[in-house]
Amino acid sequence: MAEENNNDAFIDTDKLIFGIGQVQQITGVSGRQLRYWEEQGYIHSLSQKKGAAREYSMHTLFFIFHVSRFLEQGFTLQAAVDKAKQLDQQLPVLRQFLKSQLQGVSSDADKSLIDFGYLDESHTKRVYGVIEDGKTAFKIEEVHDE
DNA sequence: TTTCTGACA
DNA sequence: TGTCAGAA
Repeated sequence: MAEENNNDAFIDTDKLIFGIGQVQQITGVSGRQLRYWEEQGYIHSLSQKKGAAREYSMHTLFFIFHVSRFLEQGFTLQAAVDKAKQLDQQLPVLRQFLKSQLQGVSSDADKSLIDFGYLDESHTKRVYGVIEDGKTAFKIEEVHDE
């Protein structure tokens, strides 16, 4: 049996494991904080046995990173965790939408174009996301030929 | 050397 | 939360 991969056709990110030292370097969150957050039930390390070294999944690493970002923005730990959880719920939705809707991306020196495909079943208009001068916008173009 | 737990000028 | 101790 082929191994299942939640990220089809790419490396299985769930198998990327990080030690507490690595998490500290990557996220900037101290080991003291990580142990405290775990003690409070805000985060979980893989198989946390008695005095064994903690290991974190990449998903948890991202979660920790998001929490620290919200803390920096002035949120309390509890609020930061709640917002990080909200983000965790939103990301899969965004990923699913983009995966099915994204038709292609092109870019040149001054602008990037994201092709989101047809506006609707009539196939008369096409939707694009535009990035230019650091600003983003949508653009809808009439489609003449198929 | 790194991480763990517990404690607190 | 930082930091130090004593152990693994």
